[in-house]
Amino acid sequence: MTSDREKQADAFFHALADSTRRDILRRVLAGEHSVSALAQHYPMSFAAVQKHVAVLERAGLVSKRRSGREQLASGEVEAVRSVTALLVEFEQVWRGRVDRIDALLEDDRTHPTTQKET
Amino acid sequence: MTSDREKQADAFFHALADSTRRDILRRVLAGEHSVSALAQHYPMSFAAVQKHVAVLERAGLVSKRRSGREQLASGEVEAVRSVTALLVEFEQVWRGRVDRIDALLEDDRTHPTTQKET
DNA sequence: CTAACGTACAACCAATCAGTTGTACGTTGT
DNA sequence: ACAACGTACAACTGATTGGTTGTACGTTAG
Repeated sequence: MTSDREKQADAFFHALADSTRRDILRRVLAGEHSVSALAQHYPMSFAAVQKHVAVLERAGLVSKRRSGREQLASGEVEAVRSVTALLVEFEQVWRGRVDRIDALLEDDRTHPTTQKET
Repeated sequence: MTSDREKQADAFFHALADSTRRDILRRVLAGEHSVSALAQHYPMSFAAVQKHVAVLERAGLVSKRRSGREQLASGEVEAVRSVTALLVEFEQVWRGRVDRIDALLEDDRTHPTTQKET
């Protein structure tokens, strides 16, 4: 049944596995941009960029809000942080702390101490 | 010419974008395993697992050493850490430190101070 | 009103991917 | 010597990917 968490990780890493998408993510993390504004920076069609944004959005790394006829995309830094957290788990496995991993996850779910501070 | 760094990132994230490969990485981070030993854990052919290990190896996340007729794979925690570092850069972009990122990149090109230390 | 803009989405194509099977080759144990 | 083991690799298949073009639709400016 490939856990929900694993499917999330698939989406996260797949979305990040393309340099155009990573570049888009950087731009929208720095500030809101319309899809067509983003498209101007790349040597490909608007539709192609639109698809890249959609991939990032499905992964939860980017969110969009409508403003008139424009669709403004912005980066979700919390999502980026949760990918980082996934990698930190790998490092912890290396340390041999496999048992403590589960405890940490439970902890994170119950009281979010490592949360955003605007 | 899609910088070297970007191609590395592609390889890293692509390698991580598969739950079987992530599971293999966890196992080999915890300790050395032969390819066939790894293969026993998954509902797929030996050749398929071998390919997954090859993807991880090409990305630099796993290294192999030969021991008799066995090929022992182990996880490269430094590589995992450098992926984490990539993500931290994204978070820094979000913080508005766009200018410093470029400086860091230039820095990295000229005198590699943030390099691996075994 | 209407023309231009920003977006959405479908259809299509070439390339890559994840999986398979089959073959080949060095290593190990008896 | 030789059978079983662990590996490597090629060839093939179906699914997915990253890109294209074309069409359609709401929104904004003259």
